[in-house]
Amino acid sequence: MPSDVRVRIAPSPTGPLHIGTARTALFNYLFARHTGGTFLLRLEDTDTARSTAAFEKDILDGLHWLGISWDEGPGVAGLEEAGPYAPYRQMQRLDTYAEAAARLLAADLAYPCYCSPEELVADRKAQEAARLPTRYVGRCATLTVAERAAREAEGRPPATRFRVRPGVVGWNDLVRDRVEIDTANLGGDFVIVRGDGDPLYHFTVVVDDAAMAVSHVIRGEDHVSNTPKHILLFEALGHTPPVFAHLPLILNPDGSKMSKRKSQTAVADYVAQGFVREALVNYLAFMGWSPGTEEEIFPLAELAERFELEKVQKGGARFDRERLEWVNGQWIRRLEDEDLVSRLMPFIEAARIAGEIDRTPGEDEVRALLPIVRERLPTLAAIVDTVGFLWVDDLAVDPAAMIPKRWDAPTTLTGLTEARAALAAHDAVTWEADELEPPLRALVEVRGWKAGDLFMAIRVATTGRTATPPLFDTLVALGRERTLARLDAAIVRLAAAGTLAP
RNA sequence: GCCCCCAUCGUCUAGAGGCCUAGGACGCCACCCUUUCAAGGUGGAGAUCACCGGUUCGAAUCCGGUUGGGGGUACCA
Repeated sequence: MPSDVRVRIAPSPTGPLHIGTARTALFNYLFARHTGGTFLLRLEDTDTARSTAAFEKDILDGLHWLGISWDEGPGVAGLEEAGPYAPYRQMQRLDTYAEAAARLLAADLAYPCYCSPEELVADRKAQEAARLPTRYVGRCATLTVAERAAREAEGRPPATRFRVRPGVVGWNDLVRDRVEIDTANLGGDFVIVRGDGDPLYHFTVVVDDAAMAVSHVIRGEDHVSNTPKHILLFEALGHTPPVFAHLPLILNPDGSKMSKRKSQTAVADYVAQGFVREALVNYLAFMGWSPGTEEEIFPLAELAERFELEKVQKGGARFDRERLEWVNGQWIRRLEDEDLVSRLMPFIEAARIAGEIDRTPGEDEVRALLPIVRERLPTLAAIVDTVGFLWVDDLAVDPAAMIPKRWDAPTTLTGLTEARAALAAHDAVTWEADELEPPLRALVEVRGWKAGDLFMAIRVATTGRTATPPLFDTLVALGRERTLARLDAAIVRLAAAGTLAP
């Protein structure tokens, strides 16, 4: 069923893709997909001083990586400009804003303002000193034609200010119901076009949302106080305002608005740490929304199926990394083998480049490891921490670490030596977990040891770690030759340490 | 300062007047499984539903106030 729902995400390329932007994009996307509407992306790059092409790419790549695809958007980062309302980049729409501003000026709904930054700052300081609300004093609001001409003659570049009419502006927010704000609290007439001719956010966002027929504006709660300005502008421009829905904010652990200072906010960082897109999307969807059931692991398509703005929470949600890791683990356990392997490879290769391991295994080798590593991975990057020892040439294990708690050095030396002999009895064909275990159990039986002690000694001697996947599976993954070589090396080191001891 | 918003376990949340002596999940603790680590299973601790009034036969749910928290107050977005 076709729908006239049109929503958008309008990122500003002044920084890398932020978790908050991704969440807002996701909710818009889910709403569009749920209603059969259209989701568009518009680049708000009018802050030329801070916008960069690199940030644009990071944002678009990040959104694509998450699977949040748009139906209409700019031609950027290898993409084709797509959609009937092109261009979707504000710096390419300057004539549209200029035309709209001219219309407002002509109708005296806006006026040129010649106040200098110094005057404005002085006004604000005076108001603060008098403990009054800060607002534009209206110095240029009622200038005569002659007065304007005089200022023009002085060469002052005028900004364009929008006349804020008295009264109350209200709207029925889809998340927080009725909201009403007295325009007296808006800070006076506000600038819509800077002195240098660049249009400002409050203006461009309205001109574009109107031009692009955006039906629902779904954005963060931090925009609630801006909404009256936007509604006033829609009215002045002769458009019916869209429906608004203000989402709760994503918060730092301390409850303040999520910031780079207190949290990891760049989506790219989570990608680099081995979070999978399904988990990030799943987790983000549940920040401020819930299907009302007790299920919590959903793929993107199912989220879209169930998503309803009516079920969005009003209060902010603190970002909980531990919970994200749990969701990530859930998703890693659900991925198809081939898929998981291909996602794991880059992390293994990165570890090799970083010198943490000496060789990169083939995909087949990694696939064979899946049964023993899968449920041990909170993140993709954890693969190296879990079984990286398999790909290291020389472990150089500390002899002291090889000695189990209940054992001493001589016992450990004996244990490793006899275990080595027992294992060496297997050829490459019988080098299977089921085959390796019985002889060692028998050895333990004969010696009167505890299996756990012997196994731990072998574990540390062959992996350098006290925590690994199941020992025999690990030895199989290591292979006969390397297992025996590591055992030999461990025995030598342990013996040498014993010799040196007093 | 001024304006606006919000308020259920530490955290994410279920809850739309009686089903709530408040449910689930993360985290935490214990036990089971077990060669370590995970995963999984079972059980547990953890919320006088911020507080005070009111409406009602009955309130976490409705109303008012208080307190607390947050957001906004730019020729940034």
